[in-house]
Amino acid sequence: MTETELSRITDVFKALSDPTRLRIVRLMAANDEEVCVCELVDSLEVPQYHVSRHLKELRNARLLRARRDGRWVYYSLDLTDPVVKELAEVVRRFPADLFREDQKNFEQRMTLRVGGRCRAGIQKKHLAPNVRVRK
Amino acid sequence: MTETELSRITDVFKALSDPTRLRIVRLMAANDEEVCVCELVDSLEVPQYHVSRHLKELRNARLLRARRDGRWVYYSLDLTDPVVKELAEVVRRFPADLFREDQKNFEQRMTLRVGGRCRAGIQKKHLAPNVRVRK
DNA sequence: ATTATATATGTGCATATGCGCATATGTCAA
DNA sequence: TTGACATATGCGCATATGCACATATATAAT
Repeated sequence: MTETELSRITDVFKALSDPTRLRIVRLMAANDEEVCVCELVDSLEVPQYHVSRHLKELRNARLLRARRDGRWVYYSLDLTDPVVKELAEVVRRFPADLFREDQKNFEQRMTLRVGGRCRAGIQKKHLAPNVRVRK
Repeated sequence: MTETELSRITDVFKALSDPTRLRIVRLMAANDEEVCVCELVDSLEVPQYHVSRHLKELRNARLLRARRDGRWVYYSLDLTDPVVKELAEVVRRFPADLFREDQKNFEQRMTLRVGGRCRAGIQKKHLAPNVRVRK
């Protein structure tokens, strides 16, 4: 029994065992699109630091890949991984009404893209970090 | 507190996020058979109390059903649940060599059944509870 | 350079989790 | 009713996890 490979799989399940992370993965699986952090914040309506933390866990479990483009970081499912691909399919088939609000917010938010790129930043300001404290 | 459907799903993922629990579910999914506790102890080679604990969690997350037959308790996947059924399929398709040792032990152990029923108890005595302390 | 903006993370605290030991509970057989 | 045996669980301890606040880092615009 190859303990390392086994724990790789349990790590993926663990990554999906949190509602915020499941919602992130669902959004990406259902829309087949890379998504940046501020778009996730406005879609899920959770604080920016919360989204970033969970994205890090999803990246550590190798469900997501990150790509920086200027100030923005786009995340996408790593569908080259067979375990991820399999589970993304499962997640995609979950009842849509469980995620209706996320999906609605996401579609609205994506209308702000310009030439396919995010240009907006967090629109729901109460979810953004506090304004910087001057040194 | 009534659980939302979303947290129901994350609970199932969480149940599968532990190696022992994943091995239990894999064994049942791959062999399409109900299995009793002592058979799991000898197949997975982990202490009896450890198996019982994880079985309880799997039952709480409603992946498994339990059926008592005399001194023995048989556990089986609840395939009437669509989420469980879906994920059991996924687990079943994981590479067999990750679970080769479990499977080998299980097949050997199942030869001890009599008329399709477990009659044996834990064979690997170091995994059984200590002998009873006299009152 | 300085500021604005997008994203990431250190820290502290409360709580949850995992694990092993010992033992309890349930059932059968003598 | 007692003993044997299959299974379940209370408990204590060490460690992990989750969360929110504040702030750090990275990049672009002025």
